[in-house]
Amino acid sequence: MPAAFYERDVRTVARGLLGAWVASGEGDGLVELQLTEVEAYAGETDPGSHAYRGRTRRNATMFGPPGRAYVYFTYGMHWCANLVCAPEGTARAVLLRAGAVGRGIELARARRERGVAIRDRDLARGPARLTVALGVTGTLDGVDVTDPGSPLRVLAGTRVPRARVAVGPRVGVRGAGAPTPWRFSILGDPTVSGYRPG
DNA sequence: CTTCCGATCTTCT
DNA sequence: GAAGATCGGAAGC
Repeated sequence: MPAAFYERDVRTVARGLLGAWVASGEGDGLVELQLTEVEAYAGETDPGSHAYRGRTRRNATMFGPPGRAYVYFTYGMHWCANLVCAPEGTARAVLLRAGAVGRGIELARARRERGVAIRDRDLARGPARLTVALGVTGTLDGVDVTDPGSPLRVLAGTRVPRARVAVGPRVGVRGAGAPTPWRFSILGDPTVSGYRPG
């Protein structure tokens, strides 16, 4: 997607990302997945956002230019990836929650499986599973996803009509920011992550 | 399908 | 010192 795509309202960007492709690596290391579920975070005014209490060492990328990846470590063992939106200085980002792996499915499976077989629909079903399938870790924090030569990039895909987009409360967010209906997913898609009580 | 629990460690108060 | 934008396994329906 072009850089201008990210220079809009964070919810507009989130909706527009459904159906888009996220790609990592190249050649034998290529993995591509189509986004089926995302979540919007609105910076300093959003109680559920990492940027709610201002700029810190971890969330610095959120305050930077749009079209970059904001990758953070959580729960002592998981990486999660966001795409930063504009304008610069406003700390808005879209969390990539789930996707359907299209290309590089063998590599994605090898990265995800730890002894037990995993169904195709579960390969990138959830934000931390998605980063494992793509091979994304903290070293990719801040990379430009609009650059074709980047290790992580986003490409235009199927446009999802409004009628096929489900809107609901965010997952895993507690407190005042939780009920905010800023979670977007493709209606009925089997790769959309399940509900987990807070 | 749902609920409960432990794992594991960085970040910020 | 506590909480966290989670996951996988086990157990219950």
